[in-house]
Amino acid sequence: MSEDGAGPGGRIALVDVNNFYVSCERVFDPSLEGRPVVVLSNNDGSVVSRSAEAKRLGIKTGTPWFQLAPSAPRWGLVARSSNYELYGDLSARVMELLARFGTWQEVYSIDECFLGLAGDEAQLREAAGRIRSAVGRHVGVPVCVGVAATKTLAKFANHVAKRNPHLRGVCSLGSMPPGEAEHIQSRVPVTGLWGVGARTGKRLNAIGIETIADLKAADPLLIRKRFSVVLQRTVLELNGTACIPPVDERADRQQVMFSRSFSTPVSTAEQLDEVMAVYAQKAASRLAAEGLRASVLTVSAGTSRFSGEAAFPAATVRLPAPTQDPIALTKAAVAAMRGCMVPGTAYVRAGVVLTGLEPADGQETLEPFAGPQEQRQLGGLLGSVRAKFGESAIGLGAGGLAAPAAWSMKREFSSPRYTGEWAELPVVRA
DNA sequence: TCTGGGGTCCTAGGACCC
DNA sequence: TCTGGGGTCCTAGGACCC
Repeated sequence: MSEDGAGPGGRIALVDVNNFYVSCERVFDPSLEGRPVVVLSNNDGSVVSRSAEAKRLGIKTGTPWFQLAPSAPRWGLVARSSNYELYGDLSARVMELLARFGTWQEVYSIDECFLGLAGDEAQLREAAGRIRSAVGRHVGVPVCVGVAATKTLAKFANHVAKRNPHLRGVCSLGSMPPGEAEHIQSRVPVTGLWGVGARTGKRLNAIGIETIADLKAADPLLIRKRFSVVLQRTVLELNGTACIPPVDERADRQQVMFSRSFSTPVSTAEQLDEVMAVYAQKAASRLAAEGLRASVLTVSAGTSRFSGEAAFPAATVRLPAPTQDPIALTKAAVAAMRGCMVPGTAYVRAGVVLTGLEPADGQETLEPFAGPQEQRQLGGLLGSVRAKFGESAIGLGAGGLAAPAAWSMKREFSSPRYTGEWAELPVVRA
């Protein structure tokens, strides 16, 4: 039996942090406890995480902040700009702690992971309870735990744990009274399931499949024929057959992306040159950090989805040779963007995507078109300066801006970085 | 005035080869 | 004259996730 299957008697736990970003903010600012809190996307654009109190106010994920701001004082609503350094750091602590509880661990996203568990029902319930209290005690964020025979069912169990406070954040499907799980499945729409989005949901409804129970009872072969192998796996998993492979057995990383919206629109080629210089260098840094080189570069820009004519220029270029050199990548990005953007159009976002990735280590392959020796050395120097003095310490050409450009990101409600910066560590008095 | 970012996997279709 | 068909590789686009 492979690791993704639970094995005889084995089970899979899905552990995730409730309202992760908000919970992280609360770890370092307990005054946020009990109050409605939202964390905003880049540029303080819209809501990406909500506390339970904020949800009770009817605030939805994706709501633009400018629509909420007028009511915030009246509601006592607190907004925070997103602080990914802090979230990444707390995520690492949570994952490290959780790893101790499983026979295997698969980190699925910043705030959730699958764990292998073994034992009888009483032991599973007990383990799930210990997991929950350990994370609360040692890291200070609340988690829910769902336990079942497959990943899809563990996700479902987690969903049940979240929505039923009397379960105290823990649900093992095997411990539910007979018929109870089926009863819930017959009431929850298919789109409540992991892997079934709005589109597929609509198509399923059209053939009479409305609830999780309906999908569970469907013929897997028919589902494969009419939909996809992905949905077929979901049907099998609902029926207890584990068939979604572990993420770490899947392919290596396929792409590195840096994409952001601007605080103010950009409409000249010169400004987009600046943007491309900064974004390409950001992407190059990530590439270097992962020890990769890229052979294909894609740039894109876009106008607002909410106004006027829509324009989404994009261009893909094959690089002369696989590279992680920020100079080569910047030049390619600027040229590609010049080739597809239309001056005078108000762009509000842009991005750089690197694909065709391969390991940068091993022997240097012949790079007949790579720049001169000095250029490659400069690329290395940039990397080491950044590593020592931080991401914005040095940059190339338009990317080396001493002051933030007019279009750069807005973050008005930032919490301190706490764990990421010595000067911002919280002070504890005993 | 102001509406996120970074990923993955699968499929269909075209180019090309034998 | 006959106008095949299987295989691979690549890319674009769809769908989904957190």
